[in-house]
Amino acid sequence: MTPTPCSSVAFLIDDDEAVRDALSWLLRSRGIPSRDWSSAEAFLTDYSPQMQGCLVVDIRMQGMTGLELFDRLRDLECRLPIIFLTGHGELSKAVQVLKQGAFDFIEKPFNDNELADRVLEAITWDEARRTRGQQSHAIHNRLRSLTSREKEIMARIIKGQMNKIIADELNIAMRTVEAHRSHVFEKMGVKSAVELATLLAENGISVSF
Amino acid sequence: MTPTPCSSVAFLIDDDEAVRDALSWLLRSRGIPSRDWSSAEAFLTDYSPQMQGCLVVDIRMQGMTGLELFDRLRDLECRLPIIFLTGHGELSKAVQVLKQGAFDFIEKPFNDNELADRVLEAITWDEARRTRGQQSHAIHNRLRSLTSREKEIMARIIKGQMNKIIADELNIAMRTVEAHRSHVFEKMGVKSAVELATLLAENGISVSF
DNA sequence: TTTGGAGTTACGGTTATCCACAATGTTGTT
DNA sequence: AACAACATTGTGGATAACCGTAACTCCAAA
Repeated sequence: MTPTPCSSVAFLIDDDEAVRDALSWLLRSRGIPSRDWSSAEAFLTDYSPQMQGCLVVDIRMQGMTGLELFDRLRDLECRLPIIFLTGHGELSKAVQVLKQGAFDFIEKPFNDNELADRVLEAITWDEARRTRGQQSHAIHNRLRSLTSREKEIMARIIKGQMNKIIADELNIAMRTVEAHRSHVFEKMGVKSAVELATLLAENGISVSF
Repeated sequence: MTPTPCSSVAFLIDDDEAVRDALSWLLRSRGIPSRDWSSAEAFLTDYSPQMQGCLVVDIRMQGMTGLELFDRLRDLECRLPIIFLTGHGELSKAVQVLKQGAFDFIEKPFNDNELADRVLEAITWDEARRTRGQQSHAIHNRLRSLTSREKEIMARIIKGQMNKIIADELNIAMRTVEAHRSHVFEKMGVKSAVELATLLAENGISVSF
């Protein structure tokens, strides 16, 4: 495994202090920094979208359960990978949360090596997700800088329509389409329609304007 | 739920005849056709890639277990969705197979409605997958019809390179590039480089030639 | 009222694409 | 040897893309 960057942290949430301590110790011994909270509520008050790394959450806690926390974080559009811990072998819940996108589900008592590996996997996954997100974010920023007319012309360009056709359909001069087209390329940071189409398709963006 | 097309079938694999009968009856009452086998081995001898629908497999059977069947089907590149049944609440196995791509994991005794719904979901998913697969297959057929030189030119086209540049880099006449380019468009069924780039990117195809 | 962004358009020109028709050389198969 | 597929190139022309420069209008914010 690669050494963990200091920017990624394991966020531990469990109402059993002994478990938190054991986890902290385990992860520290692997070079993984961690922070811990004794309840989902406490974590939520501290939560910020800047946090990066992964969550390790006991599914059964006083007050808000791990499942409820999961839902709440989804509402906040939090995409941090979550590893659930359970001491009760609740299979149906495991299946449910995994299908909803939880990263992993581990029974207590857990194997130390396995847990640490999962945490590392989750952190790695989160970093990859974050990188993808930045790419996508940059593109969306560029898209937002387009005027609505430019977006409309762009949508037609990537459908393969020629300037002449676009001009006819929008009842404007071809030269105008050319001007918009040029602006679109400049703002989107590409040099051709091909590059533009590839950029958008690779990021799953369909322009409807 | 939409009525189940007769082409999709639930394939039931369980060494307990009573379970098979109960499942068959349940599914038939919902209009879902099914076939059943008493062992993974028996299913494998009958298996064909033409089968469409979903599998419902008891995880613990005499001889080959459900998990082993899962692996075996993966080797055969079978993409049928699999719903596992278990009577023993084996959480760690549930987590494992779900992360490997199993469709669902249901504890016995199961709720009839729930199981039938899952089977329908799985069948629907399989049909969608099959549709996507056909699209992708058609594109790959077209890609295979390209000569290696044409693939090389195509790779450069979708990078946004101009004919002139391509000609220079390959030390051939521009006219030759034009000829290849024209063939590529014709064989791939598109009318412009933009359509080609979109087609490939949307299907996650990166051309390296 | 002034300023500025957005949308629009024209002129004149360069470059690139696309195409029909025609042809040559190479390679591998039958 | 004969044939087919492939890669190659040419001529000449129609069509489209691209660009710099320069306006004009509309509209909203300062």
